[in-house]
Amino acid sequence: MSPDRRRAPQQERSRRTVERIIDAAARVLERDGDRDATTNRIAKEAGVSPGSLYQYFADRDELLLEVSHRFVARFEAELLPVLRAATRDDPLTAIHRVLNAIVDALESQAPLLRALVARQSGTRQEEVTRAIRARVTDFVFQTLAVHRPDLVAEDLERVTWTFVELTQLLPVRYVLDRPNVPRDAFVADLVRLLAVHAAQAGRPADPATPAVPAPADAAPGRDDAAPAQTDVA
Amino acid sequence: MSPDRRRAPQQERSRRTVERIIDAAARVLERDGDRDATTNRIAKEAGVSPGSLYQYFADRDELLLEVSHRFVARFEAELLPVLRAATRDDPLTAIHRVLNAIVDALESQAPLLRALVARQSGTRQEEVTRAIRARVTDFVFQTLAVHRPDLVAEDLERVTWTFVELTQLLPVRYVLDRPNVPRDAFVADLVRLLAVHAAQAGRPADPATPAVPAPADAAPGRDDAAPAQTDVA
DNA sequence: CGCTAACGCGAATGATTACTCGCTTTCCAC
DNA sequence: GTGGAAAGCGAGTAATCATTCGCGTTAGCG
Repeated sequence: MSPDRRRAPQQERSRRTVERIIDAAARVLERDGDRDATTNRIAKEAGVSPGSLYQYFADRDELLLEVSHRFVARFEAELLPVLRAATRDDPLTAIHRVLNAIVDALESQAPLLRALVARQSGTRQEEVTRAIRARVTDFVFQTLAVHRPDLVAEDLERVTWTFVELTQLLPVRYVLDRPNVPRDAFVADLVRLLAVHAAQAGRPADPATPAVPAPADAAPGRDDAAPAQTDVA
Repeated sequence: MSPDRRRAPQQERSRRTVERIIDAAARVLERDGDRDATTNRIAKEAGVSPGSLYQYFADRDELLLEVSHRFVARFEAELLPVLRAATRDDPLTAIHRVLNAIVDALESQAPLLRALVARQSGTRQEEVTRAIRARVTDFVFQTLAVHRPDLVAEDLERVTWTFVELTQLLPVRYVLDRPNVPRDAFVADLVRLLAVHAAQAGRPADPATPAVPAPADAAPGRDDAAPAQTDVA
C-alpha cells in the first residue's frame, strides 16, 4: 500500500507518530490548501519535528499521496457493503441505492475531497483516480454487456464511458458545489438519466425519444456579452 | 477586462510586448505546467526581461488570470455564431449543433484547457468559470421555463443545474481524456441524454420510463478488491 | 541494569523564485 | 534635434521551503 518509506515503523510509538502525521496532513490540506500545506506546518500540526516526518516519508508528495490513499480506502469501505447488497436488487433500485451511497460517502469526506480535487494535477494523484475508475469501468462494462446484447464492443465501451463519467462527475460536483438542490430530487434525476442512458444509448435514432418543445426567445448572449447574474449556480 | 496593470501600454511597441508575454505564458503553461511556469521562464520565452513583465502585470497570478480570460474569450468567439444560429433550429437540432460547437471549441484549445483546469484552484481562476457558468445557467433556465411549464421554480433550478453540468463536464472530460469513443456517437448519446433530461426530469415517478433488465452476476468488488484492468478508461 | 537500535528532535542548508530598482535605450512632441 | 516620458533591461534581494544531519531520548532485550 504505502510505497518506499524511508524507515518502516517498528514500535507502537512510531506507528502512532505516522498516523498523527497523516491525519495532520489531511487537516492542514483541508484548512490551508495545497500551497500552504508545507511540510513544516504539517509537522507542527502533528506535534512532531520536520525530521521525524522525513523518517517515514520520502518527500512531501509521498505523504500527500498517502492522504489520497486513505481517502479512497475510506470511500471504498463505505461503499462496498452497499454495492454488495445492491446486486440482489432490481437494477433501478440498485442504481438508486448505489448513487445514494456514493453521495453519502463523498459527503462524509467533503472537505478533504475538495482539497484533493484541487491538488490533483502535476502529481502522482491521478494514478489513484485512474485505479478506482478502472475497476468501476470494468464492472459497468460487464453489467451493461448482459443488459444490452444488441451493442457491439465499441458501442459498449462508449456507453460505459459515459455511464461512469455520469456517476462520478455529477455526484462530485453536487457535493462540492452544494447547489440549491434537494438531494433526493438530484438523485432521482440522475437515476433516471442513468437508466435511460443504459437502456437507450447507442440505439439507432429513436423517434420515440422524447423531444423538447419549441425554442424560447431568450438570447444566449448579447453582442457585448453582458454578464447576466443568476443565483442558481 | 484586464484588471490593475501597473502601467497601461501606450505605444504600439509595448502593446506588442504585452501580447508576447501573454502568448508566452500560455505556451509555457501548456508545456511545463503550473508549477514550472515561473515568471522568469515566461519572460525568457517571451524574449523580454522579468522587469518588463512586471511593468504590465501586478503579479504572476494576474498574468495567468489574463491567460484564462483569453481562453474564455476565444471559446465564446467560436461558440457565439453557432448559438445565435441555433435559436432558429428545432430544439433537438439546436442541442446537437451547440454540443458539436462546444466540443470543437474545446478541442481547438485542448492543451491550454488541460493546463488551466489543472491549475484552477487556490487562485482567482474560479471566478472566470463562475462568470461564464452564470450566463449559461441563466439562458438554460429561461429556455427550460418555457418548455416545462409544469415545473415550479425550485425544480427548474435543479433541472437547469444538472443540464448545465452535463453540457460542461462531459464535453470537457471527453476532450481531456480522449477516450476511445467516436465523437459523433458521443455527441449523439449526450444529445439524447439532454433531451430526455429536459423533457422528463422532475416528473413524478414515471412508469413509462425505460428500465434496465435484470441484474448480472458480475460482482462489483471482491473481498480483497483486486484491481481489474480495463482498456476502456 | 546497561546496551543497542529505534525514535525523535530542530537548527541549519541549499535551492528556488517572485519581485525590485537603478540604469539604459527608444520613442515622440515641440 | 532635444528633452522628457515611456519602455526595456537584468543582476540583485528577500523570503520561502523541502530536506538533511548530528545529536539527544526512549524502549526493549539480555
